[in-house]
Amino acid sequence: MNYWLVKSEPDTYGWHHFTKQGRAVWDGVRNYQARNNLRLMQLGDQVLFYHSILNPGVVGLATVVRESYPDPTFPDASAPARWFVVELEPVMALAKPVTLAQIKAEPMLAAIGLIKQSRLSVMPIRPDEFELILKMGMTGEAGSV
DNA sequence: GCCAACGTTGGC
DNA sequence: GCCAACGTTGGC
Repeated sequence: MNYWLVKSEPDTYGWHHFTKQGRAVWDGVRNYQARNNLRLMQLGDQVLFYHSILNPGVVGLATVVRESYPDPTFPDASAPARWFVVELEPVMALAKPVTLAQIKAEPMLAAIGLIKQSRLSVMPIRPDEFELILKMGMTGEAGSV
């Protein structure tokens, strides 16, 4: 079991779009490092869903329901696949979003990729980091999809 | 709107 | 292969 964090701008594709749709093809990734991370995702991996730009923070939990395959939105279908997608499904909303400010203020999260590589849109999360963020997000009533 | 970080492109 | 120019992301 691996843990990941994916970013999305809430204006473009936010948690609400995701839960309404029920399942998302995570397409449009055009960064090699992010692409490599996508390709490492396995069925059942846990994925933190992060809103960037507007009220930045982790808002929900998702899971990998289909492993990587060539990105159908990439125009050149004749060339060897260069970009890939996975499919994700929502698991639950966090009762309270874990804001970027909270993450930055937490010493145990000082090494998290979110801070160290602020522009990367798909990144691995350590199990301890994952557990802590989930715990921080679960204070209060449990969220639901 | 501004700026820092950083990835990509293209000239040499 | 190096590096300057440029574009994009994302925080504030």
